[in-house]
Amino acid sequence: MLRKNNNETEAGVSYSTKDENYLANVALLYYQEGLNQGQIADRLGLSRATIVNYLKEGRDRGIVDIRVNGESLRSSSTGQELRKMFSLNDVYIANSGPKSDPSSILRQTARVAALAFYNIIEQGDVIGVAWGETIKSVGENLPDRKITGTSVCQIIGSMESDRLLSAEDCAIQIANRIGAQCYTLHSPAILSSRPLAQELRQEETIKAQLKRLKNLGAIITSVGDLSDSTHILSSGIISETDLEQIKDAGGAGWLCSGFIQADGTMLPHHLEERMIAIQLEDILRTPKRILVASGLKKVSAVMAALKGKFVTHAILDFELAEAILEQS
Amino acid sequence: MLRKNNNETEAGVSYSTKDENYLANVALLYYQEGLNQGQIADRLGLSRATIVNYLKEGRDRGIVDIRVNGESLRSSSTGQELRKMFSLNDVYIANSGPKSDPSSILRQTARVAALAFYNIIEQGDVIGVAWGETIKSVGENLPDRKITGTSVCQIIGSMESDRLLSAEDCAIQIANRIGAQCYTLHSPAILSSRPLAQELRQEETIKAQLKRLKNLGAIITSVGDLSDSTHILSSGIISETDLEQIKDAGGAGWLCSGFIQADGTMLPHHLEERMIAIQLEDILRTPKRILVASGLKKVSAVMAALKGKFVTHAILDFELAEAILEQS
DNA sequence: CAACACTATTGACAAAAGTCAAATAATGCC
DNA sequence: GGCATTATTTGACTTTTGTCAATAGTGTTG
Repeated sequence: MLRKNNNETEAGVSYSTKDENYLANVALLYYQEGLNQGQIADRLGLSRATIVNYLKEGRDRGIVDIRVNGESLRSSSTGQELRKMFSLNDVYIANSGPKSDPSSILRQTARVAALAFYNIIEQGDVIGVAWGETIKSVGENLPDRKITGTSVCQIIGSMESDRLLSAEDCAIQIANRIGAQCYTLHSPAILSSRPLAQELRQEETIKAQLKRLKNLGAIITSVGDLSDSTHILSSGIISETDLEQIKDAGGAGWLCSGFIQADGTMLPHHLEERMIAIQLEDILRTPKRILVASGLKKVSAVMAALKGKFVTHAILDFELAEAILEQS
Repeated sequence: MLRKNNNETEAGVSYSTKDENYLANVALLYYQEGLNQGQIADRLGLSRATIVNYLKEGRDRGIVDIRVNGESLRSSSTGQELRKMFSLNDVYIANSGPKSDPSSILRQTARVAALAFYNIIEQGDVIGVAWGETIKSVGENLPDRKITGTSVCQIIGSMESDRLLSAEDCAIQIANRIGAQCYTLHSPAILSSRPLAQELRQEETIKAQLKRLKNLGAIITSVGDLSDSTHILSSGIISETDLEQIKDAGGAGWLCSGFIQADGTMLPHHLEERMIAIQLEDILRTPKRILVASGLKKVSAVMAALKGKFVTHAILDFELAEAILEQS
């Protein structure tokens, strides 16, 4: 009586086990009827261990879906304060506890951002997607839930570094999860010379994409700090001397494709001429501007972005949010 | 350090506990990050028991939502056979195991029906709702999930009996769950005389409702057997002598407002003249006809309903479905 | 039809989750 | 400020769940 695929049970009825229907029914008995595994095992004439396996398979195959309501993440009092202070549309706060290491704070923030994303994005939105560790993690944590009629645009060219942080990877993953059309940008983020960049901008595919970036419905991005560990260094977009120069000139953070100062104003830099990316002005034109950031290192960069009105919806971790409140 | 409402933790940061945001974050750590309660307790500096409470509260308050995918309930091979045999649109099979008592089979079937309901009903549908133990249970098991633009119509007048089985109760509950406009039928199901019934049918509110029933988009009903325990007896709609008469005349089941024979044809009966209810012909005109039934007692009644094409979508328990297959 | 590679199932043990009465903090009231 | 009342948290205990290696069935192939 081990495997009962079309065998007779003592009730004289044949059961075909292990199809989706069966797994779903076991899941109903467990999650809705509230029976425990032992009771279900008795009813079905199987061992409890088998029920454990069925339930696990049900979860793995997405028959059972456990989701957290994104709405409730908006209700933090810290978030509300920040929202008022910078007249933001919404602030979502991620809270992974004071004893968390930076990487789990980042993951938690990304998870919260993923849920917030579904609250913010609407059908038909054209969404610009930045790159980086944070955005990548958001993509990984997005559930597979389609939003009809959306499209996703890569907003900065690709870079050599870590494959996993590359801009097209972020865009593709997010597009896949939400079932969006995906427009990538077939160009390096930064070129060796200004004329080459100019020429490339005239290429049809790139021209078309850059034009698209002028009319986005939403944009999701993080913000880079200017410490040494910053990814714009490691990904080869800028050199150490460039970075020093920018810091000296009052740079406070790096946003998508440009540098901003502590008061939120843009900091022009010659690098821009060699880059293929969205322009900071285009970000300001986008109605929904989602910023995701975590970690205390980002305090000044995030504050700069907020002051510069580059953000309408913020997803921050608790300690970062508190630190910003304190300094304001 | 027990309650930390705006107290300092050793990290020197204040946390406001117990708001929705906090519960949602704990839920994320548990259900998505996959930490166990002990790990979360350590991180947040609380005891594990507290985490248990938070998680429970999160589930109770609907911040965490565990749902079973209704789609997968359609995939049973038994159901597929039935679907083909009676050219149904869809068959959902509920499976609560061979050792279940009738009431838990009914509950499981109702739960499956509740999930199926959301697959079948679309925005804007006008839904006729019958009455009875089964339909009542479906209502109870419907999650609170709105379907925009729907309305719900009571399709048979009210009856004295058990308050909980009454037709308006079923309609109201289902309407509440899906956020539908609810049209009840302010009349007894059966009247003492034919003229009175005729007069009542001319009353504006009732006339309007009966008209509505001619253009339903969907109907959800069970089917009654003609055994002695049948609810049409206990609810006072018919007398024992009526029932005997109907059985002798070849009645096989009771559907909303009329009797049908084993081959699915309608069995005219003088009772109809005294009733305020949808007519069997109207059911056939309704595009989506959902039948929910459980228990082996209903074999012949369900078969009659299927043969008479009163059904496009069936939700049955496994043993009932198997029995029908066997007898066909 | 024996040998094989698989997958599904199970029993026994380890780990995690749930419970509840007692303890502790917050709140309201005089 | 003290005291009663209520809400939250917790430790110790019980119950439930998860794990994993061993076993049983299934199907295939030479």
